Amino acid sequence: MRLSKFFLPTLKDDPVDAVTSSHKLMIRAGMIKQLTAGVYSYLPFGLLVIRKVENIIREEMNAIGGNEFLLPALSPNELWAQTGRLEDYGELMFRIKNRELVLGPTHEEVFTSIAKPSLISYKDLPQVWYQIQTKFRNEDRPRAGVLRAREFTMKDAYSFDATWEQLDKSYNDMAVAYRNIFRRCGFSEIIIVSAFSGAMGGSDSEEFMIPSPAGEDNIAVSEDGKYASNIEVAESYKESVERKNSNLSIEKFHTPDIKSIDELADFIKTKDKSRLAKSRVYVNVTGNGNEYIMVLICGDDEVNEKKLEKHFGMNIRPAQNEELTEITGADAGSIGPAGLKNKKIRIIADNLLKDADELISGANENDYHIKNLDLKRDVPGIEYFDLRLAKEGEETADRKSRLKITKAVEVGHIYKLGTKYAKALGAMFLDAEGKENPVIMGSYGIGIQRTVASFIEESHDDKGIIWKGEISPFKVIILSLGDRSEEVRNLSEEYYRILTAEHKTETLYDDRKEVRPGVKFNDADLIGIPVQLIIGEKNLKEGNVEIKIRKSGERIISRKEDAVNKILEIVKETV
RNA sequence: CGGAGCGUAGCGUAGCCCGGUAUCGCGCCAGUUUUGGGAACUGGAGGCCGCAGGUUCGAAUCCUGCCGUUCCGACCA
Repeated sequence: MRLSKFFLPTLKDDPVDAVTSSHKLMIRAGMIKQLTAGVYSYLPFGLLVIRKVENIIREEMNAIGGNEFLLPALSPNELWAQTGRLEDYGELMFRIKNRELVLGPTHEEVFTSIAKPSLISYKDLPQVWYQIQTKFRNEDRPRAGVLRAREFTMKDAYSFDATWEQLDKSYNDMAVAYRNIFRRCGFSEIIIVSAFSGAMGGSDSEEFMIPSPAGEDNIAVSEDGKYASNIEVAESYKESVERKNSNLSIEKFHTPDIKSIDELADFIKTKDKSRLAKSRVYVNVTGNGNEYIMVLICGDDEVNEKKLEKHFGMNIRPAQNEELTEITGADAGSIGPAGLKNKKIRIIADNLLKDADELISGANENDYHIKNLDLKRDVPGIEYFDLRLAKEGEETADRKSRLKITKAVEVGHIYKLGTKYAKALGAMFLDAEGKENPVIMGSYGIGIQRTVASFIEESHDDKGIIWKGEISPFKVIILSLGDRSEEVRNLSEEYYRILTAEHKTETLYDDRKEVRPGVKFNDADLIGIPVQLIIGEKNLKEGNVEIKIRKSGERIISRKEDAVNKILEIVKETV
């Protein structure tokens, strides 16, 4: 491609609205342009990279027997109502105003509706179906350019199996394909974590994470590398609160203006906050009225709301202040499980507090706390779950290593859906005994733009992007310096012809006239093509040209006759 | 959805407090000179000052409402 004909609107300065490196660089390198919040146009340079990623994915999906589809973005409300997701997705789903249609945030329903009349015998199974298609999610807050957008491209794949063993195989095939995909994309580190399957429903679930400060997820990885988990489901070892069996009776004491656990610890002059039971109240919004749940947790721990969702569903939210007063008779900071006036509240506690006594908690009266609370004695009907958020530096559950918490971008997600959608939509098949069963499904996604942006996050410097390997949009850029020299012009043209026509090497040729060398150098560094071939009068006088490696900055002066072979060699090494 | 900020030329901005018809830089166009790391000079084009209403002789500036957008928190590929 000749740069004189290529639409590449590069920017000298960072756009003021961009914060993360990938966002800044994608705009500066002329890859994307924002149309409105969370909605981007992909300009030719950006699209080239997106196509590279898509093609890698396509090859790996086909390699495990995947069938490529292209489903509609529009689908009828009715279909989503059948699985209950019209409600479950809520405001996250874009709805068409003048038709009973939605813009698909994902495609389980549509794929299942195709499977239903077609996959009717165990002989039709297994199948792997996928598409690369635009998804729409009405995100409350789009962020960081394409890392979190309202419109984005996703590769979504679905497996259909007759048995759970077969599902395991489909899932494992997909996991292998995903590893291949991200390796081929050139990531230096990809961490596979166990995850919560969220609004999709399902059991086994793993996420493919690229560690990055721009990431929105926190992942817990053990130092020995044997445990990796999204913080949402991460478990760790911490000693539980010991039962003392002292049977001391509850005493109320005055705690003026004490609102937080830290203040309380200072007030009673203790450093050990584990016996200061923190009480948080959640509302579970159900079809037949609100259910209130009080969660007790050690004072030095935080409630992991994802773990709550696992037990109580997606519609759980923290209670508001007015609700707290109504339920407990006190404001946040003074509430507790003992002597609640409102008996309708369900009380649960973290496993670490199982049967603990001599606890301190709020008295359900402002500015008062109680001590010697005994959960076994004073809170009948209390239930225990794992509810705490794992913390940096804690031991792993097996006590063999310690956890590190890292920010990461979720680029892919695989999970076993089971029969939820097949049952809801009636996708049944006949097994060898002639018995009818629901098809067993898996669901597998990759965010295309996220993959591109994550790559830039981990591969750039202060000059710009540094592409490498298969996703590099061009392998070589020719910088022709000094358009007044016919010799420079002719030789540049010749290199361009040889590289593209004879060696099929993807080459961008900066043939722009009246553009100063400095501009060409800086644009080349910004757009990050791995190898630069620089042709200028200075070196050409000696019969030489220059080859620069973008990543290392290394410059090689080469005889002009040897340059093509040298470049081909370097390209081969960097792919 | 809660909290904070910002909307002035393609991009980045000054002006806003204290009302008088918009500043500067980059970019763009023309010419001259330059030419290996974002050139210099000269001349030029480009603006519903986010939108609507109000106050006023007069509004980018003051008031009200709306819209857009960014960032920090609750959601997901």
